[in-house]
Amino acid sequence: MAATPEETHVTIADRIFARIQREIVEGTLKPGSKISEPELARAYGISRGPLREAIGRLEACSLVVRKPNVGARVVSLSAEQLLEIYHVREALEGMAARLAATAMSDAEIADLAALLSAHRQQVESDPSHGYFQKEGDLDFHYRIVQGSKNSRLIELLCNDLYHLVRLYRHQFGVISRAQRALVEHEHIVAAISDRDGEMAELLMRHHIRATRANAMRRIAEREAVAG
Amino acid sequence: MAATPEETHVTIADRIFARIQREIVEGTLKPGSKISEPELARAYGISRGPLREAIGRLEACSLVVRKPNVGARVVSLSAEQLLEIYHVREALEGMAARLAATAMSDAEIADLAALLSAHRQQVESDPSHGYFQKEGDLDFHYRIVQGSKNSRLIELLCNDLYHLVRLYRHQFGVISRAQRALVEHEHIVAAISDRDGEMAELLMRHHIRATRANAMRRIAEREAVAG
DNA sequence: TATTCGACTATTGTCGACAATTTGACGGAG
DNA sequence: CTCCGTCAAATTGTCGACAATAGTCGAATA
Repeated sequence: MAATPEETHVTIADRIFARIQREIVEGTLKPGSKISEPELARAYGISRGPLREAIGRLEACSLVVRKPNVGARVVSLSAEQLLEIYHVREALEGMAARLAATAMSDAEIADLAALLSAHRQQVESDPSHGYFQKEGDLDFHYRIVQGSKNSRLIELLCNDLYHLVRLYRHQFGVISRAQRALVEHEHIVAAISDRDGEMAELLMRHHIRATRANAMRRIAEREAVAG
Repeated sequence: MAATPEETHVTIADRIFARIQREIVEGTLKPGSKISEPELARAYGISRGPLREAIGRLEACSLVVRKPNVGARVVSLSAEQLLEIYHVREALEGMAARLAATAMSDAEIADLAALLSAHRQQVESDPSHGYFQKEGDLDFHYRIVQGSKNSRLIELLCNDLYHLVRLYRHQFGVISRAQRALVEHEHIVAAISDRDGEMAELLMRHHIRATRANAMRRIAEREAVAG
């Protein structure tokens, strides 16, 4: 699905926002680097007006931080903040799974199961490379959230937090819990198929907590090496 | 250089943002009404530049909705969206209560208990007026969230969602569950005092779910009368 | 030589004007 | 009388320029 939303007249600020967002998430604009308004305006061949609006939206997504009269920088991600995000994800995605268990249609659940099936094939065909979690994992979570049919949940997670998560992955590297994560995903889908919202929430929260614990260990190792 | 008494240099956009936010939340700017840029710019005696930035931030808080080439309107609040927000609050504030149980200091917990004590006195001295929930209730929830010490949770709830909730209250009226809500608050604080995060989360979620159910009944009555 | 003060430069914040688009109205045709 | 196309007014999106602030570099002095 190519991302070309052409419903209404797309404004320059929209294009620039999407572009910078992509460049931040993909690492072209590195964390901590300065966002110079004149420089970027010249580079993109636009004025500072739309650029400033785009930066404002980036700030709302927490992808950049801005200090008055100083400027904006690509967000630099501390381990503490990453762990905080996992707590938010645990709460929000747990609720999403609960709601999805009653809100998703049978067809959507079937689609989701098919996605997991593909993931499993990929893992079994290439066990060493370990579940190309770089997008596959987020794809799964993305669909659960969409399945909740709760527009605020969808916006919070899909439009804001997931971009941050992707940025973190580029900085900290993939978490690599391939097999276990896949199994947990399958259990969550099973609960949703059973229309068991309570169980779906419990499993999703357990899943995210496990991922968080894994990240914590990773960070501890990393800092042990660094220190 | 030594810490300025107030925040660092406050920009026009900051002032205008705070002002419009207050006017929306307090009902001076009514839901659904148009935000005319030239008109407001004239009224506030500023240019459209900072005003547009303020509107952008309002949009990020979901206090206004903006359509390209059409303009911005104060958000008009549907019953469905209100119920969606309660689901988000249940998830987020449940997590906040869980974290607060381990993150709050003894002094903070004592302060919180004192706040509730004052609330109880107020309720008992004036049982008819019913727990001036207009701010007292949010005050309680606000402190729990602050107590979680999770900056992202704090920002999501205190900077964004609670303003929306206050706006809803002005439109739909106060929920009026005074006595029961107060008792539930006291139970939550008791769990936090016991450092029982699991219990604090359960109680908070139950509390918010009950408030949500109450709102649902209110809305049903309201629509029954209207239809 | 180190330090502090002061001017300078570059960047951000703000402003007014121009261009593009939507909305509403007016008039004419069916 | 209704419907549709055209037009005009107003509003939003965009631009370039001006003003204010922060950080830097250099010079003068102890």
